[in-house]
Amino acid sequence: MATIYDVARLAKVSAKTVSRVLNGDAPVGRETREAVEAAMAQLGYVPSNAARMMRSQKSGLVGLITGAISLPSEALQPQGLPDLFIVQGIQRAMAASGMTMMIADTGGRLDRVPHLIQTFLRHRVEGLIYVAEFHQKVELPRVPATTPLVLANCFDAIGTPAVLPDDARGQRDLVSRLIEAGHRRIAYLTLPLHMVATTLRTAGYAAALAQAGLPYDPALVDCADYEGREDETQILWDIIDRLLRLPDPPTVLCCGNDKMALRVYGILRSRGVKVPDEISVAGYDNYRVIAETLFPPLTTVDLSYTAIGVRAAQRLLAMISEPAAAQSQEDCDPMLVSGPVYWRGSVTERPASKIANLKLVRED
Amino acid sequence: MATIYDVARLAKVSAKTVSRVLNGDAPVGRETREAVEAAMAQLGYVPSNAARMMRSQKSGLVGLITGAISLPSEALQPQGLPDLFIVQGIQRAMAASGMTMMIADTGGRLDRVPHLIQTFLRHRVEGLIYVAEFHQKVELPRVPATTPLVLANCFDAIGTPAVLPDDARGQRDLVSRLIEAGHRRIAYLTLPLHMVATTLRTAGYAAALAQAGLPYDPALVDCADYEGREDETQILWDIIDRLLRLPDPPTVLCCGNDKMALRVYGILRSRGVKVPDEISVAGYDNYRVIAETLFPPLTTVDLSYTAIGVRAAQRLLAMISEPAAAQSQEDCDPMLVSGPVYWRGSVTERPASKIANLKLVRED
DNA sequence: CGATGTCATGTCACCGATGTCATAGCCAAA
DNA sequence: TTTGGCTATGACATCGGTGACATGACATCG
Repeated sequence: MATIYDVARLAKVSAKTVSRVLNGDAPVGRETREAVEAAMAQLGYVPSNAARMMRSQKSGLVGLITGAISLPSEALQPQGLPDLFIVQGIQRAMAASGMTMMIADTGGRLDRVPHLIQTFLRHRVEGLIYVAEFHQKVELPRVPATTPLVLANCFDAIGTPAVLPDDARGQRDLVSRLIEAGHRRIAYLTLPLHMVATTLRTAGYAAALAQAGLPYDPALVDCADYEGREDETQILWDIIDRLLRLPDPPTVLCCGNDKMALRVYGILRSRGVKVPDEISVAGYDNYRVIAETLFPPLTTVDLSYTAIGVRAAQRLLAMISEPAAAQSQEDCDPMLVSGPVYWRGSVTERPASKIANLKLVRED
Repeated sequence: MATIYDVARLAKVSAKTVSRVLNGDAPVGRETREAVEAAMAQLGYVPSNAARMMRSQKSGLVGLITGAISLPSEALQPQGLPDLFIVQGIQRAMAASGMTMMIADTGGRLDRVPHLIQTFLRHRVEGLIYVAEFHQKVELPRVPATTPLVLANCFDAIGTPAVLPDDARGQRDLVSRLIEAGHRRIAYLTLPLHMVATTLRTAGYAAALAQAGLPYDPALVDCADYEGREDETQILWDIIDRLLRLPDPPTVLCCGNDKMALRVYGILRSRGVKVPDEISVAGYDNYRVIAETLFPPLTTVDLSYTAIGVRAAQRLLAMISEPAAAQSQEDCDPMLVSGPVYWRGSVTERPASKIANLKLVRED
């Protein structure tokens, strides 16, 4: 591969002049420039980033570590493949700022992380992002303080800058919107209880009810925790069966995610219950392949993983460009990202209930 | 960041000796080694790949270009996000061979590809992979002959090594299996006609029928091409309506992909047609979030995008390690990857038809 | 008219590793 | 004892760029 010296020789100038043409950092005569450009084209010259990097001490690289890319083939994670959307967002923001991304994955094994970080450090990445496959707490090996690190979709105990989905707000917005639409008996089928998202979203669910002055009925909340169990559909079936037999059954089922909602559609239809005429269904994630393709389309909360990725990237870029930034308190808090509620055909608007609502107000 | 000289000074040896400890390429005295290792640990020394690369001329990098990562936000591609699975496969194979991956995406704009390639070449990647979002023909800018290139999920006119899904075989296997299960009237709802996959799969469908001695009935094949149209569900609805009213209606609907099957489930159930009791449904892709979550679970063909990625990576690695490999004819042909049929509850086995089949044989 | 500034270009050292070659000590074979 | 081979180590050049500095030719200014 041709070097800057080859170009210089061919163009009959010094290597330094070729460098100037490349970087445009000092004036170069018109004829000289043209000669150099011709020589570069003729030789198919491509400058070496490695050599450039040695002097400038800037790599223009950022490292991305994720479990997203390669998972132990049989492990189906709870939520589909959200982390890939985060990667997408990161990539978008990085490309816009001229950074090149190196990517590696844990293959599901956290013990490989130190080695991956090591590899990136050898390449002198200017920053690192760790992407988790679902909202969780993590514990990463220490990285040199000189290399900024941002966590996406996860957080740790030592206050590493993080970007997280605002689960509480998302669920609250959805439930508030359901209440607005006239629903009063709102069932909530949660994801596994140990998940961070479950805690936050349940809080959001409760907050929305409280705000509307509606009671929190434990009979309407159940964990559809099928993790690791074979009979996922059966569990859901039983829960739905129980809910439908309540003396005052729910008019809407809020599902822990869109995938669960997909399952719920099947169950309801097998039982001859029509969506949304006889019961409404809502999801979470706005996993578009599901939410938009289902019939009727699914009302859900946009989790906006892409936005999480973009924000994480921006946060990292800020840390890279002003290392001095003494992490204002704000910077140290995790940044919360929330998406809008997507209102689609799976939920009825119930004017009837609105009348009931009005009545209540009058009685008040 | 500490350099090899800092380590050498601290350990009171020459830089070269530190290098020897690092690479283990020449004998080093026990005490010396320990002193060097202590110094490295104390300084948190991480060798610079850039410097190493300048001498060795080996980067240990491969570049991956895809439209997968960031898509024009509103463009929903036909098949979900298959290309991300390909990336997953590539990453898995690359990590196994010690290569580090750099990743970039076109953001849906092919005209950016030359620039991305240029960036990778500056980093002296040892190979490039281009991943397409669906099986298609592409035209990429020339890359230097010294940098091997592999196409994944696409091919070009000039015989660049490629790895492709074996669409014809996948569809044929599925249809053959349906015939084995007793189905004789097999409807096929295709993806848009201009897609490479559609042509190949339709051929596979026809081949399976021919092999079984069944007639090809054009009334059973229709393009559910909803690309760019708003009323996707309506189009499907109309097609299904027509099929169900045929004098001799199909007993199974083969869908162009799992997403279409998801839609078909909704339509059939809205019409009160039970799956699979009254009609069977099959998909394509084995998009697990859909295929395994649907109720009943969907019979489909595994497109094995991951395997395509792994093969593409292996092919590239082979080209890197033996550049001399004069691309045997075999090497120049696109490599076809096929996955198995996943037989699930959405298709009935129909012994009744088997009897009919036997009768035919006796009459023969 | 000399002092100063700007343009256009070149020289040389240096970034951080590693390859080549040299050297010194030691032990065994000739 | 000499020679050769092996171990352990260092000096120095080199990879391909860029930063610091120098230089010569003009133009501008007081």
